[in-house]
Amino acid sequence: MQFEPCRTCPLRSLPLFVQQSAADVALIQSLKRDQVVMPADSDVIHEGHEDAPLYTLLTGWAFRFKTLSDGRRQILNFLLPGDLIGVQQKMGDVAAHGVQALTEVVLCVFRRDALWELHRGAPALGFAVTWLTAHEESLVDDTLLSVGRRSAEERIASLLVLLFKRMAALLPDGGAQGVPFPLTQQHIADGLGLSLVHTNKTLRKLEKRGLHHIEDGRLWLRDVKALARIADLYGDGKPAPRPLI
Amino acid sequence: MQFEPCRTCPLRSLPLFVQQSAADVALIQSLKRDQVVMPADSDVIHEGHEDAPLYTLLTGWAFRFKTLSDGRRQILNFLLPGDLIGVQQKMGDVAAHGVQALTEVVLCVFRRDALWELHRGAPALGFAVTWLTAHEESLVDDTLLSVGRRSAEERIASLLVLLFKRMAALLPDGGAQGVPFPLTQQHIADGLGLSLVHTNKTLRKLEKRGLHHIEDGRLWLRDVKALARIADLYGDGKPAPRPLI
DNA sequence: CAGGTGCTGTGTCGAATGACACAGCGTGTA
DNA sequence: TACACGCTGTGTCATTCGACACAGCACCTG
Repeated sequence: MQFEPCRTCPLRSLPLFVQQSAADVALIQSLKRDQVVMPADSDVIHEGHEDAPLYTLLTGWAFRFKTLSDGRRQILNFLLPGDLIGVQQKMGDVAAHGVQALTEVVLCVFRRDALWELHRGAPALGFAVTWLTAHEESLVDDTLLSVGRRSAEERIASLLVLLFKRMAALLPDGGAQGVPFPLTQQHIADGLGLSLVHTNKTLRKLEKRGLHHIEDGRLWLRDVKALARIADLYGDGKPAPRPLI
Repeated sequence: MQFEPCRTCPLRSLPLFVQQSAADVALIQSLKRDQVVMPADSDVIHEGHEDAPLYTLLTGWAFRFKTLSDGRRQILNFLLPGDLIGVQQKMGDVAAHGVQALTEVVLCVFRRDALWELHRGAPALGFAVTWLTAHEESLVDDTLLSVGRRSAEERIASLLVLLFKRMAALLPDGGAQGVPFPLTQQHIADGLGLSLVHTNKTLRKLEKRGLHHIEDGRLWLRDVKALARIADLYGDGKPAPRPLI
C-alpha cells in the first residue's frame, strides 16, 4: 500500500469536515484498497453496472447521471471532493445511474464489503454513511424542485449559488478569487433539464446583468444576493460540517 | 405501551419485506414510542421543521414536498407503507421538506435518538437505514430524470407504472383488481412538474387510448407494456425485497 | 497550414406546455 | 332546497422553451 494514509488526508483537515476518532480513521484506512487517478470525461461507474466498488472522491469534480434509451441525459447531481460514490449501486431496484468524471479525479477505492464493514465495525461510521446518503438525497430534492417548478433563469441562478457555496467551502479563501468551475454549458443544461441553446441564452442574460462571470474554468458571483433572490433560496449559510469516509 | 408489538406487525409478513432476527425486531420495538393515526391532508412534518421524530408509515399514503415562497409546490416522492419518514430532517444543510398525508395514515413514532440507536445497537439495522435512504434517493433520481427529460406523456406513463408496481407489491392479489390510488390530478401535476390542466389533458389522452383507468380512488393498468414502452422503463420486475424498520 | 473538433454565442421558427375561463358533477352542510 | 367547495374536463390563447442552422474561436493534430 503505497498511498497516503487517511490520517494525513488533506481533506480531513479542512474545517468543512468533522473530526473523527483515531480508531474510526484507522478502520476507514483498513478498508481502503487503492487510490486511482482517472482522466476527465472517463466513466467512474458505467450506467447499469450493478456491483461497482465504493469510492470517495479525493480531488476533482464528477457527476451522477441517468439516460433514456434515445440518449436524453439527466445529471442527477454534481460530486465534489469528500463525496461518497457508489452507495446506491447495490441498493434499490430502480435502474442504476452512471458516474462520470468532469475533471481529472483522484479516487479512494474501498473494498467491496466496505459499506457493510463500516456499519459493523463502527456505528459512528455507519451513521456517517447514512448521513452522507441522506445529504445527497437532499441535494437531489433541491434539484427536483428547481427542474419541476423553477423557470430557466431561476434554475440557473440556483445552480450557480449552490455549486459556488459547496466549492467555496473546500477552499482556503472561501471563493474570494472565484471558484473552479469545470462545467460546460451542456453539463448545466443536463443538470437542469434545459436545452443547450436555452441554457446559453439564459446564462448570457444573467451575465449581462452583472450577476456572475464564468471564464477559464472559474466562476465568480458578482451579486450573490440577487442570484439567491432570483432563485428563491433562503438559508444564508455555509454547508453544514460533514463526515468524511 | 398499548400498541401492537413489531413482531406481529402485519407488514412484516408480506413477501416484500426481508426477514429479520428476533433480536433486531426487539430492538426496533424498544425504540418505538407510540403509534398514531392522522387524517388525510394533515401535515406529518411541517416544511422547515428541523427536529422531527422518525416515523414508519404503517398504513395509508403520504408524500414529501418542497415549496417556493410564492406557493409553487414540488412533490419529491410518494410514501407507501413501510417507508421511513424523517431521516433527512436532521441531516443536510439544504432547507427541509414537508411531509403530508394523502389518506388517513397510521404511523409508528420512534424515539428521537432512534436513528443513532439503530446504528449503535445493531449494524444490520443501521445498514437497513442506509439501504432505505439510498433506495428513496433512487426514487427521486428517477423522478428527476422524468421531470428533466421526459415529455408530459412519458412522465405520466412512468408515474403510473412505478406507483402501480410499488402498491401492487403490498397487496395479496398483486394488483389484479387494480390498486388503491388516492392521488388527485393536482398531486400528479405537482409530482411531475406539470400544470394541473396539462396533466388532466394528458391523462385523458392516455385513458382514451385504453392504457389505464382511474375511478373511485383505484388505478387499473390496462396495458402495462405500452405504458412502460412510452416511459422508456426497463426492468420488468417486482420491487426488490427490502428491510422494514 | 489545413482541417477537424468542442464549446460558446445568436437568430428564426415551431412545438410543448402554461394560464385563464368556465362547465359539470358529487358531496357536505346550513 | 340552496349554496359552497373540491375535483375533473375542455376550449382558447399566450409564453416559455426546444429545434435547427450557422458563425466565431481556441485548440489540437497531421
